[in-house]
Amino acid sequence: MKNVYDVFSERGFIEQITDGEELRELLGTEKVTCYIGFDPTATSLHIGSLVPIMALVHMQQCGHRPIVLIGGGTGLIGDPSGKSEMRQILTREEIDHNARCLHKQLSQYMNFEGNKAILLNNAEWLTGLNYIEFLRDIGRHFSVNKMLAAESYRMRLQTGLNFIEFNYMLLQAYDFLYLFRRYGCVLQMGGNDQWGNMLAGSDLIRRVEMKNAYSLTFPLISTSSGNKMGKTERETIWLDPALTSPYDYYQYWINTEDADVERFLALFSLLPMEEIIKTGKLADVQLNMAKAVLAFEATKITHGEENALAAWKASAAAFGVKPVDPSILPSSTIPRVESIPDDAAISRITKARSELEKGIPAYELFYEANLCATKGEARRVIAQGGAYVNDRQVKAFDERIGIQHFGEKSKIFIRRGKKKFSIVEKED
RNA sequence: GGAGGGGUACCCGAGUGGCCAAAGGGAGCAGACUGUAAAUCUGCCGGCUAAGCCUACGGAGGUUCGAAUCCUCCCCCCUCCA
Repeated sequence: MKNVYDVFSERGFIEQITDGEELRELLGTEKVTCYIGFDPTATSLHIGSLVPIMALVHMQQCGHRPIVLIGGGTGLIGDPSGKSEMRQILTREEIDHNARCLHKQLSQYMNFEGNKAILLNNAEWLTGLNYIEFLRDIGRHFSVNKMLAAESYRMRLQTGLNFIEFNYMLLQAYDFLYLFRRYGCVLQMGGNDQWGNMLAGSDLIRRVEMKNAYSLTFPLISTSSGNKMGKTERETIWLDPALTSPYDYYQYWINTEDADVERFLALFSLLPMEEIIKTGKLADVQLNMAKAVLAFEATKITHGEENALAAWKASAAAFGVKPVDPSILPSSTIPRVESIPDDAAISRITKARSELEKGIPAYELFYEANLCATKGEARRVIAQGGAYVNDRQVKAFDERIGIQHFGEKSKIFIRRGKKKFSIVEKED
């Protein structure tokens, strides 16, 4: 079995690490327990959490034991790292609910049976802490001078940092200590913005237990043109299929920038690196094939093979079948045939026959089909020539769309811009 | 606790009585070019039953024909002093 350290290294998972050589040695010889914390700020994680998730997947595949730590206790406080403002503090109920949702979601990626992976919520041990004891046992190991020097706090010193947030580092360090003692957890991983908090944990364990515990951070992923992953500002790409459909998820990945394809395949697929490296040389049509594979594999990991297949079919229906060359990423299970596409995964609305006979003003139809957020937006899009019915441009905002557009068929395609489709079905 | 500065749209940020649904930038959307890419260029960019109306410049009142702009009180943030 491959040393997971090498897997991380060649796939681009490592940004900073406390003691690389020693950790590599350890990961090569022992079954290691590691942990990553996830904030229960929503009912679903989004693409921004995918790097940590994939890291845990690799750990488990290489025979180690991941701990998923839901920050139910720390979530009551809010981590100031990397944020310019204090975060909204959630209620206990909201956090508990979110924590349950995340548990379910993460089970999709790793196997929690038989303690092969463990899910914990730090509310379990944090909420019962005794303040005086905590200060005496833990607080005394922290130097305020040192904390203030940390990048994450220094930034906030300008805009304001309150005491509750200032404590975040201590609690996260305490988590690590707790997991070290109770579960023998010797490795904490996380995004690079967590580096300071993670170091604090390694330090604490060294002081209190006189043992080594390691910290490893992932690079913060952004696209080559500098945008944040998964948050195209307007639209967050969630991992929950109810929030971002597998089709939209697939579409997000297939629109990856050229320069990111190889890097993203390494991070977000489980295909062998030997194959991935070869995509670095591809261009044009062939590079687009690699994007399709990336989309397919990423969708498969998050939503399962069946949904990935449906998303692939829907994309083929919308954009045409473009079979992927068998020599490109041969390990991928993406269909490589020129098969008949199927539009089952494209979103759709149904309209009554009587309504269609009268005809529906185009802007209302586009609004109802969710292609436009408001009717005003629909008017604009139509005015700018960005609305299509069966590939024919809609000319006027109130053009009536109705029965005559269907012909012999039971449905019509409506499209906004180049990439957003919907189907209108006729109810008989 | 004292003194000063500040809170403007998704974000940053101009605006100190009407010409303000509010400059500029970013993000976003549409169009052109392409390859469902990036970059570039053009247009749009609060809502609606759309030459009109409604909502909106931290909150609540007030002055005024007219308030993001002036006054009062309140809330929040920053800097310096204690």
